[in-house]
Amino acid sequence: MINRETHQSQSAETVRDGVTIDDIAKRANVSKSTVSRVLNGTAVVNEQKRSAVHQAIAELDYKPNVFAQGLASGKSMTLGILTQNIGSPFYDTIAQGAIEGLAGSGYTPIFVDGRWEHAREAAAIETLISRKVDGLLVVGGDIDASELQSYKTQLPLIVAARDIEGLEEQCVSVNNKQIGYLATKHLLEQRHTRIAFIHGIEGHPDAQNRFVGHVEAIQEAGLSLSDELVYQGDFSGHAGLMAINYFLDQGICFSAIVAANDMVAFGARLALYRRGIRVPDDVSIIGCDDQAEAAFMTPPLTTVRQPSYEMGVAASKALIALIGKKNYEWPALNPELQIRESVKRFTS
Amino acid sequence: MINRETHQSQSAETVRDGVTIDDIAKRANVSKSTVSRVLNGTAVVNEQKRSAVHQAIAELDYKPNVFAQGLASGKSMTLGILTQNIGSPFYDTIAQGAIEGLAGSGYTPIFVDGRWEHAREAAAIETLISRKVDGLLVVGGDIDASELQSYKTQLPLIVAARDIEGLEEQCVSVNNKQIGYLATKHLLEQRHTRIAFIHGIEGHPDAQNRFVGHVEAIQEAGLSLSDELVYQGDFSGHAGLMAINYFLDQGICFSAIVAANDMVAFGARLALYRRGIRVPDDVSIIGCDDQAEAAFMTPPLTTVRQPSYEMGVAASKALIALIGKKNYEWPALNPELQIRESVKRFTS
DNA sequence: GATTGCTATGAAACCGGTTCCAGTCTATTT
DNA sequence: AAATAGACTGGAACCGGTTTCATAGCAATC
Repeated sequence: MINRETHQSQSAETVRDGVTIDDIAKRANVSKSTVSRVLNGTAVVNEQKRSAVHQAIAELDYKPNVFAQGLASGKSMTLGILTQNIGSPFYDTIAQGAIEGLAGSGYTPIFVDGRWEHAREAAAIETLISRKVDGLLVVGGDIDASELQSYKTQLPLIVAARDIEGLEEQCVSVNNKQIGYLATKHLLEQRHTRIAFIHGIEGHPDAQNRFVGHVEAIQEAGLSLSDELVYQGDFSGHAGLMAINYFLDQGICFSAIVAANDMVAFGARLALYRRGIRVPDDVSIIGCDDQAEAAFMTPPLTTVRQPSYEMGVAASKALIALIGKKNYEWPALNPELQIRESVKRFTS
Repeated sequence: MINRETHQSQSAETVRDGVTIDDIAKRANVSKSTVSRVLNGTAVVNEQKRSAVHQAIAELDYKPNVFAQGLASGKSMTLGILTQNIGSPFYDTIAQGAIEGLAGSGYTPIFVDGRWEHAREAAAIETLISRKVDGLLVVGGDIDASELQSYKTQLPLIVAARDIEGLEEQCVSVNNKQIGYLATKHLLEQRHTRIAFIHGIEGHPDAQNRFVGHVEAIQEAGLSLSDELVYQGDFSGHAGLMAINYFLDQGICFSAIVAANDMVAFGARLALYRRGIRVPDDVSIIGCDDQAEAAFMTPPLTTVRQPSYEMGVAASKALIALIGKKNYEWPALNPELQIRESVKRFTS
C-alpha cells in the first residue's frame, strides 16, 4: 500500500546508488523540502510524515550527496589539516589525536603535507581552501604569522604545536621552555654541572624555547652557560651523532647531555657507544618528546614527555567549537619528566 | 576599455571569494558554456575569446567551486586513502609515498584511519564513498577480501601492502616471504644455525609470510625448524622484550634472532642488554623494515629494508591510471638487506 | 463569527558548475 | 549558386540538495 506508482515503475531490486531526495520524497509522499527538514531537523515535521520519510530512507538506503549539500549549504563538513613531515613521530601523534578529537563530530579531515617548506605549505592551504574546508588546523610549520592572520579572516583557524603572536586564542602548544627546563633541572638535581646541549633546527621556535628553558635552569642553579657546550643541530639522529663527535674531538668535557629530541638522543647515544663511553655510567643523556622507541633505547631513555596526542585532540575539538562559535576551554598540556635509565647521579 | 558596466557596478577593490563562472562569462563577454569549455578544454574555442576568458579569470582571481563541479560532473578529484595506525612508521611511509605519487595529478587525498579494526575500516570506507572519492587506496588492513571485492565494483580500488586473492592486478606489496628469507639467509651465511624467530601479529599475513620465508631459508640450508625457537609476538617492542626473556628463562639457546620488524628488534636488544648479553658478540639480531631509528640502535641494526615509500608512490600512480583507464606497469619492489652492525659471524 | 497568529508544508528559486542541443556562420562540394 | 558539412557558441536543462516564500489549516482572541 505504500508502493505507489512511482516506485513500482522502477525495478524493485538492487537500489544502487543514485537515490536522491526526490525519490525519498515521492516514496514518503511528501515534498523534498520536508525530507530535507527531517534530515536536518531544521523545522518541526508531523510525526507521521517524519516516520514515513525515515522508512523510505531506510528502504532505499538513501545517502545524501555531499556535493549537492555543500553547494546548497556552503558547508562541507570537512576540516583541513596541514601537517609537517608525515612520518615524523611528533607530528603524526598530533595528527592521530586530531583524528580522535573529530570522532563522532561528523567532520572528515583532509590531510595535506607541508614538509616544512614555505611554498608548499601555502599551496597546501590554498588547496584546502579551494576544497571549501569548514575549518583549518595548522600543525607546526613555517608559514608566516602574517599569512596565518590573513587566513584567519577567511575561515576558522586553529594552530597546534606553535605559538603565533596575535593569535594566542587560536593556538595550542606545549610549553617548550618548560620542556627544556625540566630536562636540565633533572640533570642538575642529579648533580651534573657540565651539561652539553644539542640544539634543534636553527630558528625553529620549539628548539629555541627548549634552549631558553635549559639556560633558565642553568642560571637558576647559579651556574652560567658555557657556549662551548652548545651544539647547533637539527632534530635528526645524525645531528646527535655529529654533536658528540664534535665535543669529544674538541676535548670538551661534559657529564650529561640534553638532546633537542629523542631522535637526537639516539644519535648521541650511538656516538658514545662508538667511543666506548658508557651510558649512564660515564655520561647521562636526556631527550625530549618520549617517542615510542625511547623506551627501548639501551639503556631506556629518560626524556621529557610532551602530550602531543592530547594536543591533537584539543586542537580539533577547539576547531569544531570555533566553527560552531562555541567556547572551548583548553585543557592543561604539561610536559612531564619520564624517568628511565639513561641518567645517573653524578659522582666524582 | 575592458571595464564594462557589470564590473564597474561592483566595488572595484578586494574581489573576495564568490567569483563565479557567470562573472567571468560577463566580463569576457561570452557564455558560461564557453568559459567552462576554456577551463576544461572540452571543445575548441576561438582564440580571442579564450584569452579574454583567461584574462578575466586572472583579473577576478576566479577559483571554481569544487562542489558545483563535483555535482555537475560527478567527479570529485579526490582520492580516499585508508591507512592503518597513523603513527606507525611502516604505514606512514607508505602514506608519504602515496602523497608524493599524487603530486601534480590534481587529485587531493583524504585520509581515514582504520586502526586495524574491522568495523572501523568498513565505516571509514563508507565515509570515503559518501564523500564521492574518485578512487580508493586501501593500505593494509583487516577487511575481508570479499568486501574489498564488492567495493571494487563501486569504484576504482588499489590495495597496498596486502595481497588479495582475486584482486592481484590491483594489489601492490613487497614480497614478505622474501623479507623473511633474506633475513634468515643472511644469518645462515654468517654460520648461525640456532636462530630464534619472533613472530609478528598472529594471523597477520605479512607476519605469516615472513615466517614462511624464514622456514624456507632454514630448510634450504638443510636444517629443520625447531618450534621452541619461535615466539608468537605482535610487532611491538614489548613483544621483542618478552620473547627474549622467555627464551632465556626457558634455557633455550640461540646465537641469532630474526625479529618480525625493527621495533621488535629494539625490544629484543633491550632484553639482551638487561641480561648483559652483548650484541653482536654473543647474539646477533636482524630486523625487518629499516625504520629511521634502526640506524641508531646500539649497535646499528642490520635489517631488511622494504621499499614502503616506493610502494606508496606506485600505489597512488596505479590508482590514477586505473581511474583514467590507462595501463600501469608496476615497478619492481624488492626488499633489500641493509647490513649494519648487529650481526656477527658465528664462531665458538 | 470574523480576525489574528501559528504551525506545517509544498512550490520554486538558488547554489555554481557541466553538457546536451540547436542554431549561426563559414568553408566545401556539387 | 545551392546544398552540405564543420566549427563555434549560446541557451537551457540538469546535478541534488537547502532555503525562502506563500499558503492552507487550525486554534485562540475579541
